[in-house]
Amino acid sequence: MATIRDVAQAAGVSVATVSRVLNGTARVADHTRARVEHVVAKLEYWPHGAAQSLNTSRTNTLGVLLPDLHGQFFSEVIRGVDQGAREQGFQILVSSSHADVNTLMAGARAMVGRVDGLIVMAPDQATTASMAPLARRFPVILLNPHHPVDGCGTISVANFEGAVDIVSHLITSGHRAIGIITGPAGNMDAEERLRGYRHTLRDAGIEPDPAFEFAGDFSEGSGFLVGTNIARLRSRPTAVFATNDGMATGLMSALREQGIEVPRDIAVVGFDDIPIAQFLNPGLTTVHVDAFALGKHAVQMLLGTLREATPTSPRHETLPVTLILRQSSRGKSKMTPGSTPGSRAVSSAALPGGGIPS
Amino acid sequence: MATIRDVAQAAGVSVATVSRVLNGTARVADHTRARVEHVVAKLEYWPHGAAQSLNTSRTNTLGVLLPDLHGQFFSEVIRGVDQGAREQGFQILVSSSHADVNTLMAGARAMVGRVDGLIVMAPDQATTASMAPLARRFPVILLNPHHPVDGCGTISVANFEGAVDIVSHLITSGHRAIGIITGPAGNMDAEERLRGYRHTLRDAGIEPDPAFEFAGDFSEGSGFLVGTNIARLRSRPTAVFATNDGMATGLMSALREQGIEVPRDIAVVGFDDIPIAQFLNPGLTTVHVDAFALGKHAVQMLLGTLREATPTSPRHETLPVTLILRQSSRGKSKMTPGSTPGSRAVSSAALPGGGIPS
DNA sequence: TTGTAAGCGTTATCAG
DNA sequence: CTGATAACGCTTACAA
Repeated sequence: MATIRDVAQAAGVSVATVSRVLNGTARVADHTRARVEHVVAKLEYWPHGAAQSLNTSRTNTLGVLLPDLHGQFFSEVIRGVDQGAREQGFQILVSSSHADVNTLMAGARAMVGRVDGLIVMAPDQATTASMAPLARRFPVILLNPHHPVDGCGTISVANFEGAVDIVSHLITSGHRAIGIITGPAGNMDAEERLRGYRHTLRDAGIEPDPAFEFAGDFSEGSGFLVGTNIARLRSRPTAVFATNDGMATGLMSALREQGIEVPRDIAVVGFDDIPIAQFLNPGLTTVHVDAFALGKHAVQMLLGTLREATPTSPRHETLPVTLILRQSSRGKSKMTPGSTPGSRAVSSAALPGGGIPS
Repeated sequence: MATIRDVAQAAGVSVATVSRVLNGTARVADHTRARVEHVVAKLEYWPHGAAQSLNTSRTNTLGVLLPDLHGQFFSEVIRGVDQGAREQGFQILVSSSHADVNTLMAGARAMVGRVDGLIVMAPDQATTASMAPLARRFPVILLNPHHPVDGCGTISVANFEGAVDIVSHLITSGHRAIGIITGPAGNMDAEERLRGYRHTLRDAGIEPDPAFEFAGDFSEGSGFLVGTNIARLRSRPTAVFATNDGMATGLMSALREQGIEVPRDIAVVGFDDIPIAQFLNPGLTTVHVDAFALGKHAVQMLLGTLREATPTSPRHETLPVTLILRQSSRGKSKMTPGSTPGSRAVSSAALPGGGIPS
């Protein structure tokens, strides 16, 4: 392919001049510029990105390290990152499916010299712990970390608060035998949601019953399995908090199959508010997490630290969540007719550290 | 940060030796190697990617250009690409949300020198037409293009065949008044599915009724809207083919709200078989498109052309699809009890040009 | 087995 | 306004 030298030669100028025309970095005589531009077009010359960033030590690229692209939640996060990046003229280098520290670090190493900063969602606590070397090399924004890491900006989801909100809602609705489907062991979101659940029960004078804490792994299938098991129970909970919407979906599917009607026989609530949640039957009461905003905001924070000359201490923010009431936690009631299925946003969760400005 | 020179200096060797140790590209005395490795670890030296690819002219990165990351379908494609790439030691540089030719080309230009090849899903026909300059610069695999492009490998989804299968299924089930919700104008998948629908009706001696071709845009909301409208119709179709699952979901939600029962009053079928489809109520009859496989296979094809010394003529393949029968198109029937909701794969669509080997 | 040095394609600093 | 030329950090002949 044509290089800048080919262009220079064909236009009868030096490479410096071509570079100046391309980047508008200094005055160039009109006729020279015209000649250069003509040759650039004719030769279909496109500058070589690696060479550019070797020199300028800027890549206009953001690295994204995710545990897994699976599920609507992560895909929304990444969509937010992509859009936020593109608005600022950045691209994103993605590396996902990091089960453990080693693969994550391998992904990160391959990004040295290719990205200006990193957005990382660490899968587990051990991984979070080994973020320090990364942070020495790049500006890093951590999504939902287990604990703060020196030198990393942080955005966390208000998991605890959301769980408190939704379990409180169940209690207020008269439920006392409330079950939960937990998420994968070691998963931060899962742990915080479980903690919020237990906290709220105790707060209401209900001692959490281990027999009502069903193990799940955030997959639809695991929710389905739990539903089948619950149907066989001698004494069932009257409400179940599935700690994500995927499991809630599977759960409702299984219950229906077993002839148990939601919400009449058992109320079901979820977490995340994936797009499909409002179209389920019955509509799923859940906690809205704006994954898109999470990703987009991470980009803004990262670009902020990239641009500031004197690095201020990294920021820590919390993404607020919203309780969404739908039919799956109600007594049998008729929806109000309208152009979209009824959903009612009820309360915004507490935002320690200040919520994220939209 | 430490460069290879720092390492060389600290280890008392030349940069060439360090490079050899790092890449295992030539014999190095054991004690030298040990000393170098020690320094590399101590200095936390990680090689600079841009510099490496500048002189090897290999980046170990694949570029991905998508119209939009929205929806489960695209996120599955990208997940397949990511996984396929990672298995071969490649990363992916993503650029999405390309509404038009210009933004897509801008994304592509920014990838010069940063990627070894490109996987592109062109949003519309005009964009497909301008793929030629790209193909001169990189190896390119086109996903679901409107028409073949010189020098580009191609993977297409068997949209037409899938539509034929599912509409035939409706006809076989006794339906004759069959409606369709179309997709966005200019969208290739949408057009092919519509074509398959009309073709199948005519084949069965039914003249397609324009009044039964409802306009949608692949969003849940548009399906919902059509559902509301259908409910108001004096003479309704007895079955509706929503050309993607998102619209089918919205449609079913609206019908239920209007007191129309699926499948008793109206049968509903979709296309794509997104993960949630089996958990809807009733389970959604649809055409399974393995988006993950589509992405993964694109990577294999791309890496194939990257590796072959003498470029053979690019390949054109078709991704077969599968009809999935669930409850939304059945008479009221009981599901067979089991550990997951019943789904029955019925037939594989015709695969012109040979299907994709799993 | 190791070192020297010539690039890879740009940008940026100097002179002119 | 324009042209040489020295980096940028690395790999790879070519020598030793």
